[in-house]
Amino acid sequence: MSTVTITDVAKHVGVSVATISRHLSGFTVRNEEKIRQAIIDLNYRPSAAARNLKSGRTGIIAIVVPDITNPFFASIVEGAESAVGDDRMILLVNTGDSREREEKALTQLFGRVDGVIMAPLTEDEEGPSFFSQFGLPIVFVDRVTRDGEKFSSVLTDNSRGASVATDYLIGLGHTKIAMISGPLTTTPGKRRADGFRASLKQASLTPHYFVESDFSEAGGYAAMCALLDRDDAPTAVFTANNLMTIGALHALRDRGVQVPHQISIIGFDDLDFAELINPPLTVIARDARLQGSLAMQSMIKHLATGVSTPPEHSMVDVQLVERGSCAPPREM
Amino acid sequence: MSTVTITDVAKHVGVSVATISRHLSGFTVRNEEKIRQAIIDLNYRPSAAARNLKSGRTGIIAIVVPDITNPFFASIVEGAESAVGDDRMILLVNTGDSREREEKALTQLFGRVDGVIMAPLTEDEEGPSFFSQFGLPIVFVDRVTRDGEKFSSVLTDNSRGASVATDYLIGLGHTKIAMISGPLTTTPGKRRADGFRASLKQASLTPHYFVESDFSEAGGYAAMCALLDRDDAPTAVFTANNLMTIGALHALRDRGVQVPHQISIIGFDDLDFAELINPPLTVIARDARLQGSLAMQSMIKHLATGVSTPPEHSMVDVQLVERGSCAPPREM
DNA sequence: AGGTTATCTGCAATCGTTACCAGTATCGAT
DNA sequence: ATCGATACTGGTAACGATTGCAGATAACCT
Repeated sequence: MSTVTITDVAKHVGVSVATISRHLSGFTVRNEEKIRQAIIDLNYRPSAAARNLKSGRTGIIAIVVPDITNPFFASIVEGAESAVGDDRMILLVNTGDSREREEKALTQLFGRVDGVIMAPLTEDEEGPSFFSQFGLPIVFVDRVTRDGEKFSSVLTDNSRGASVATDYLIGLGHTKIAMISGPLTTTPGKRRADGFRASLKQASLTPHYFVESDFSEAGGYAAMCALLDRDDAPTAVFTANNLMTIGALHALRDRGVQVPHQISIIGFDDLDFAELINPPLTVIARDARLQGSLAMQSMIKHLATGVSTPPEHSMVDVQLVERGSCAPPREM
Repeated sequence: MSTVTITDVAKHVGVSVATISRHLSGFTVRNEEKIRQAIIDLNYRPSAAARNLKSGRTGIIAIVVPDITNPFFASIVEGAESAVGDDRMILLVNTGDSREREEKALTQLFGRVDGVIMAPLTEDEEGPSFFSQFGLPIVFVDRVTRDGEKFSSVLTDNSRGASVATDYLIGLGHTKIAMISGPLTTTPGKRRADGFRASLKQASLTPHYFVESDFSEAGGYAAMCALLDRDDAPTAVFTANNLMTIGALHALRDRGVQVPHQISIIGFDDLDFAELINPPLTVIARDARLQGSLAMQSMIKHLATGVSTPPEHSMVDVQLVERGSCAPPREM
């Protein structure tokens, strides 16, 4: 089989393995052309494993996300892919929102990758940081853990994004404003809830319609149903991520509730098809691809400059994309 | 740093490295408990690189897809993830529809992974198979290359799917039926076009409105615009994948064309939000997650049974999901 | 007790590369 | 011709694990 090693090449050319190795590493050696030809003739491919063992570097960067079928994370992965460069590859881990799998993945990742870009599942870590125990360089994206300052991160101003959404609804005249929130154990979950609460407070409103859910479509569906079942239902809803927005829209459709006549809805994170929905969906958008790309750049820089580089933190902007799913309340 | 090796553990316990190695490999050895404790105390993690070099196996399976932001491929990845098992991981490569990147990826993958699950970009390969030259086990998913019989594959009956879609439109009374096709160089592109043509022929219709596009949203948009610009526009359109469907819908929306009153549209591959669109989208659906899972199972089986196993080919069913985007033609 | 298994152990070779070290050839300058 | 500097070269020891081999110990049988 194709088990041709550097020794075979050396023999074939009539030089030592050291020379071949040097040629491969870009040094100038005597019989460049002969070596090049021998490598092609013999169909030689350097063993990644041996290199890895010797050098301690793998040329692989891991990306750990909770759910790859969420378009937001898919875009992050794509952005990271686009910035990874020719000499490295990406290893994807999908934790499926399971703490256990996340932990196991991190353990297995050690030694297989040079660094990890990750959106951790929960913000709270008891005791010494779980992530510090490996020597692995980490860049957090979208989310952080408690000791987020120790590692580089690429985040969005979730709190501001939520405020913009809430202020927009308030500006339209709504007072019965609901939020379908993500888990408060996650960074985005908590921050977006904070922003929502802050905006309400400033308008002298109380967070009467706050539902904590789980960032999933089913969760959004259930939460919206719960809100509709109330005696005094809200006139506007802010859903804290794209999947829950889809779930909520399904619920509204199943219940025959008209958007935006009977209820206004604004989502967090844009969707490819937001314009195709009836009515087109108003959202708080941010550039997921950019986040992935920035995270990768940060990782590459970190890998190049050495372990002792201080962590850097970037913020990606959010913006309101006004389409047609919000209107002033009818019954005012 | 965390550079504790098997030798350190051996010294700590007072046995040879061989014993530790055997314990790690699941053999029964004498001081089990002591060893377990030493591993924990020293925080020892076996070097993946060294194992890899010695054993020639990496415990990593690559998945190569053209576009991870396409929900179809994201679901395939998720399905594969779900079937990968505890002792292996997934390495994702996103080729971004670039032949060059696909080729480079395959080259780099060699030695880093035990096998490759891939949706190749083009069906046509000149000369001896590009994929055979590496010793890498391959399972094709969704698409194959010319020598698809040599490797295992998980496909859908694209031709039948296209026929079902076309027959459905014919059954509604349409005669001016368009197809926005994918690239004919890809398996699904070609087969779906074949199915479309076959169905038209059987109904004594000619493929008068056939547009070859590129499986992208922009491509679908452009193709639909081209169709609408014709003197005698079609009354029904079959779009050959989800992204082009989205693009086509955007075009219809921008042009103010009413669906399904003025034009009917049926897509290939379902979408999370197909029900939320106005009108709800009728599609040919298939289980992408299942395809990913089957492909992974096939790969694992292949890896377990050895190189000489004959390839196996599975077909995943397609089905018509009737919603509201198709109606009989108006002007008949 | 003696012989035969069965079970576990350590030694050392090995996987394919890289990098250190010392050595040799080439060259220009004296 | 001699010298020093420069530019390559080959030999070889790592990197950290696995595994075949042969030896040692324990267990079992007659």
